[in-house]
Amino acid sequence: MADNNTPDGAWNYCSNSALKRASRQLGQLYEDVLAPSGLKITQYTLLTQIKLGRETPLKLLAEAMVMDLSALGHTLKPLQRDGLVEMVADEHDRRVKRVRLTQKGNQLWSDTNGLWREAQARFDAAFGKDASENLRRTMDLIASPGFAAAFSGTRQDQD
Amino acid sequence: MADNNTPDGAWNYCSNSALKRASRQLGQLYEDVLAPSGLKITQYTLLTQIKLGRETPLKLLAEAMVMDLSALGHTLKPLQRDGLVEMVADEHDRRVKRVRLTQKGNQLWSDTNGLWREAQARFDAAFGKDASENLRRTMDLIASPGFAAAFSGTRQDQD
DNA sequence: GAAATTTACTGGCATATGCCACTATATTTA
DNA sequence: TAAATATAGTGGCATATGCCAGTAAATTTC
Repeated sequence: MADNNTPDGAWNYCSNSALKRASRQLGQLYEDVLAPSGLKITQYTLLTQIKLGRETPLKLLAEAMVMDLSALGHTLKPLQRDGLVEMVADEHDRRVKRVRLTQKGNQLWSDTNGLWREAQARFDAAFGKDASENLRRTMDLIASPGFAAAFSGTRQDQD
Repeated sequence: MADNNTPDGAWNYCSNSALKRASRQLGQLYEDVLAPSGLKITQYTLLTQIKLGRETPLKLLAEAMVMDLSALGHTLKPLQRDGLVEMVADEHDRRVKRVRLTQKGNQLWSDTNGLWREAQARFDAAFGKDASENLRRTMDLIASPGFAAAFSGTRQDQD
């Protein structure tokens, strides 16, 4: 029987592509579980982040998502269109827009939460609970500004 | 000084979103290094896979990339347009198309290889050589068909 | 305080990815 | 072998993401 534990003939020497392949597959797996909700896993993640953020400015939301500000704007479009999130102007700085869930958004989030838990539980079961937590920590490290600085050779701890 | 090792206020309990954030950041980092070549890191990865595949059928290439077949087709478009890759019909099965690098594609790949090595070296330096290899192995596991089966609760080793 | 600069967002354009419907070919069934 | 089914790709549509060039509003300079 063929080796079923490695993507068929994939070029496994690039850390970036390894991460991308894993990310595509995992996204697919979570997506399938969330399907009944009508939300993509990306959207669910975004809603969660917005919910936790309590009217976070777009800029900060983008940073938390490790995403380009304009990309975030685009990604929010369908959610706004569907009435799940809405923008509110900042009272002090008129350049700033804050995002929050609408009533409908909150409702859908709640309805979808169980599905996300299910997906996460399956992941933990297949990957191992501890390994899972460990993985998230590792991913957070790679996603951190500090790592980007280290990668780019920028020194930082001294301002 | 604020904690600089965690994306600001990110919801870190979802393995999928953790992976996505890391993937976005890492992609960005590699991208910056590859920039002089004019190739996106995704494209470089694809060219490499095609180069290694020696006229692989699209289907197999898609599997190796853990990517949807049609998505692969779309992603190849710009590369075909720019004359980096070309399709050749399979001699025995007329449904099958095989992809290969053109002379130009091979040239650009070679010219870009050094940049990729540089990016990979920076990653290894920032993340740790051993940890890096370890990470790739972990990512390969998550990207494997076996993991998908385990996640989905499908039994497989018994046919 | 007016001019220069920085900051937060938007809109247009391009690539990355996935789903679905459809076409052309093979392969399997009856 | 004709019909049913499976396989490999394509094209259209939708979301995901990033870059760049504005625009508007705040902050810093002189």
